[in-house]
Amino acid sequence: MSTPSTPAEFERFSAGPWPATPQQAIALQNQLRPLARVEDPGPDQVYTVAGIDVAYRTDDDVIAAAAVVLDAETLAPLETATAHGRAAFPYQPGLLAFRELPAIAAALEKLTIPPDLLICDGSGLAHPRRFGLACHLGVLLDLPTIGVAKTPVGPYRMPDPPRGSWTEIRDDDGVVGRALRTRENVKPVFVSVGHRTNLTTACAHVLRLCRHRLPETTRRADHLARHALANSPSGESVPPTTRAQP
DNA sequence: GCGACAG
DNA sequence: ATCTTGTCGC
Repeated sequence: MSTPSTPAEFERFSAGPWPATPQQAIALQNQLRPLARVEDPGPDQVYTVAGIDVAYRTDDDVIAAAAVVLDAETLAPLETATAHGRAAFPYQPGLLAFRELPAIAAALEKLTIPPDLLICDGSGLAHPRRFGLACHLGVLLDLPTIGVAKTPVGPYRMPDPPRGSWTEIRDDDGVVGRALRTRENVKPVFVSVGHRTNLTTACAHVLRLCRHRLPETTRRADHLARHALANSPSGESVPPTTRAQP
């Protein structure tokens, strides 16, 4: 999935240098936020769905990102790709994207099948500055994205037990996501829009992708990332990534 | 000052 | 994220 020409590639580079401090990272989020389209109709046809995830190693800061493409109809795997890297930022709540994004983008660029939709492991609008990983990836890659987080960003009411039940997740200014029950009586997932779709459509997609609690896209990407990390070149042979100051 | 805080 | 044993249920 090389994303050449077009606005997409342009925006990636116009986004400026990699932030060196959390303050710069926050400024960049605030700058990019208006570019996220969070009430779009969503893509007309979704034939292929991609998922991404990252696995970490604690001794060094080597990480592995995995991307998978599934047939949206059958959920059969069509293509996979991985990329090694190093955590590009110290983890801080609200700045996850800066930690994982370079490795994820590297994995996505190895795909040859262009996904019609990307499911992200983390949040989109449900974020302190309404610009989580899913928004960031969506804007930079010009791809419809959905954020599916395993833990909530703020307080939420527990949805009813049946699969498909949901409750709203709000911030001070309005609705930013839903706690969505993807399996009966199992802890919900936390869905928010990333880019070029809307919340109702996003939840419908997530529900279709869920055989278990988490979408098949992220489950497959999770397994693949772990596997890739286990077989990863250790330490010196992993390409360095620009790191930021704490 | 204290607790919360995607992965 | 990651470190971890057993356990309940389809």
